[in-house]
Amino acid sequence: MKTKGKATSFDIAHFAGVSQSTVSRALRNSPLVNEETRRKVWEIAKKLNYKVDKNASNLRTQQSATLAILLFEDPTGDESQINPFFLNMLGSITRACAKEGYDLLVSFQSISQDWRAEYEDSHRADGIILLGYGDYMDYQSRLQNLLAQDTKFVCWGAKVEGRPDLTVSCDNYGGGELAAQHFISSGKKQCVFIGDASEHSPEFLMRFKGFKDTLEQKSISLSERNIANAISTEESGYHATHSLLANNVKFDSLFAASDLIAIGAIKALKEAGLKIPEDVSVIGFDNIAAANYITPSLSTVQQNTTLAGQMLVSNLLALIKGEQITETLLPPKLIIRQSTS
Amino acid sequence: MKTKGKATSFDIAHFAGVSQSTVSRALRNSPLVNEETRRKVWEIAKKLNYKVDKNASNLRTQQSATLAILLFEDPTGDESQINPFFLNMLGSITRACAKEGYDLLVSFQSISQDWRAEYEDSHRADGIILLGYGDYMDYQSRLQNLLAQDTKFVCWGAKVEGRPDLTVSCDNYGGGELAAQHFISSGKKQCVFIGDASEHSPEFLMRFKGFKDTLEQKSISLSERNIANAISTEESGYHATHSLLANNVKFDSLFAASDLIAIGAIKALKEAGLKIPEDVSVIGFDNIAAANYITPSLSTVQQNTTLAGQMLVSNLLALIKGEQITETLLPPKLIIRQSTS
DNA sequence: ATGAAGTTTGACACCGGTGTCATAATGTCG
DNA sequence: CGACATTATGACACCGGTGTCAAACTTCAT
Repeated sequence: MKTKGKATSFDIAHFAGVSQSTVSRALRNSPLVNEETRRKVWEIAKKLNYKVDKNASNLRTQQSATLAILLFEDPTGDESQINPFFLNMLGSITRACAKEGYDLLVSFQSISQDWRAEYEDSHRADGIILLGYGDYMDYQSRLQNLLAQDTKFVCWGAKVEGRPDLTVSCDNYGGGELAAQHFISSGKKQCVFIGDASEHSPEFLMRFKGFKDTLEQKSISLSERNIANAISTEESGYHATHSLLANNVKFDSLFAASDLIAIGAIKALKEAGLKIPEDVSVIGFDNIAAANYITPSLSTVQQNTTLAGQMLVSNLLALIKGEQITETLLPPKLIIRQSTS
Repeated sequence: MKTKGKATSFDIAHFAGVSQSTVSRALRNSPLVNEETRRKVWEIAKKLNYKVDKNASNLRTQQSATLAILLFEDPTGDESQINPFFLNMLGSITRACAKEGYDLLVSFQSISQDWRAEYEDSHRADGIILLGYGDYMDYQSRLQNLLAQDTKFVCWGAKVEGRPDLTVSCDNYGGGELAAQHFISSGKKQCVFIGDASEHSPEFLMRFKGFKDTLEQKSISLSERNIANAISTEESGYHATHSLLANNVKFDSLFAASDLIAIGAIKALKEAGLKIPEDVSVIGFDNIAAANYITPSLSTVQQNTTLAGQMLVSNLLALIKGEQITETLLPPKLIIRQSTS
């Protein structure tokens, strides 16, 4: 009964006394095949524990029912920790793929290194999802490259020059607005922003702009002194806040471009003997799990990762099918916890 | 220059004026091919942005340079949250795969549902990594099934009946010992355990046994009343602790089978007005990120996820190569934070 | 010059499916 | 009953590589 190695459709054909073509059709429930033959074929297939060889099948059909995700790590050389926000995204993308019947190839890429998006070229995947806070200097030109090669891909967060329709992102500008509005309505007057307000981090820049513009509408200015640079790590947030305090910058409210930064900031504030939220209100961005666990718990702008994953996948699939897709902006939501109130 | 669709080795052969066979050899740096021809082929390949079609290649060679990971979710129906410990494992496994030149297919499986491990059968992957706190009733029989089909796989944490060599796990028993020793050396007398101390959760059971045995050596007994059932979620830990308190069980130290449980427990203890660690010391298991963020920060038994990922991958690769592998037990490490001291 | 050994190359079968086309079997209708 | 549509099946080319084998061409020693 059990042949050596894996069973092939020829084995089934042999046992069923039909041709291999018929087996192939029967297994894919083609209407061309007789009901009884179909049942017999299925039965034998099950008995032999037969599974279609995806390589052969994909080779013939020229598609893979697989998507690839390239996860760009934060520019820290830090070996152990991955931004939990992206892990959440990874989880929701995996789920979305499963729902659509696609497999998912995962790959981590160091931004600094030469990254390879050859999954599609090599027919491993039908399309690619790019995920990461990018440092876009070199990145942008590579995206152009992908476009030129007609590779199907969608990006999280990062705008693609000239092709905004390939982007799924949270409304970062709107998120910045929410933070500012909350500070304004609680009577805060002296705000600071911590993050990278440059083109290197498009998302951070948008958050900053939404924050700043809204404040300025209420005549609250955000001077250079009130902006501290940080990348998305706890240490970086800690140091940035530390230097603000060291420079004697006065502030009653702090908006961090990400939760990790905010967590570092809170640590620095506590160490300086400042009370949160009495002395300083703090708002982060992402709503990672830790935001709920720290003391005080962190108010933050939540990104809907479940929806984001679904949109990335469905947009990519539409793109693969050749459909037009439009840029997707997901609404952010302010979660109020103890760090403001 | 640019042909329609992706370039094939025939295209290169045509431009280089050699046969397709030679192109194939040249691209794989076979010593059989002349140095000059090789350079010419590579040059043209680069110009055409040629990438080997993995489907064709895998079909012929009957291997995929890909591993698959099946991530079993916790038995909560909870849509949004994935146990952060497993996400960490996922990250380290991804890195380990990349280091070995393998791709990784990720798939989430609900334990309750019929899970499919057909990645190897369908030649999508050369081997499979199973990851999850399992409910092993049905699980075990399926593992036997995989064994019978000669599928290459390794498991995290779950012992495979009769084949312990397929397991990579933390020394859970030793971890339980560490927790008990720490309580003993800080003079605790009344301990409780929260988790699932049954065969349904082998890891939890081992943690429990190590804990209990060590306590009993010092004549500290752990009666039925001092054990509360919980699955690995915050809510479950919260409720379990709540019911201990409601039952008037007296204790000065609490060992939770996972950090999530411990976090729930701490919440319940705080609500009951108990001080940590003065009234009750708490130790968790896993060292997830949140353990460091909560107040008080959580002492916990750390599992080395980086090493675990590497071992899972290297063991699986050895298994695929047909080598003998032995069960791997990773040493746990007690991290002391504010919740004990 | 000639046979042996070494180097480089091309022809061709093969991996295991899928899709097209021809053919056989059965049914329908004027 | 013959023409024709319908249904079910088999033969075969094909996807794009890899591996084997034989052949062509060098090089070198005899």
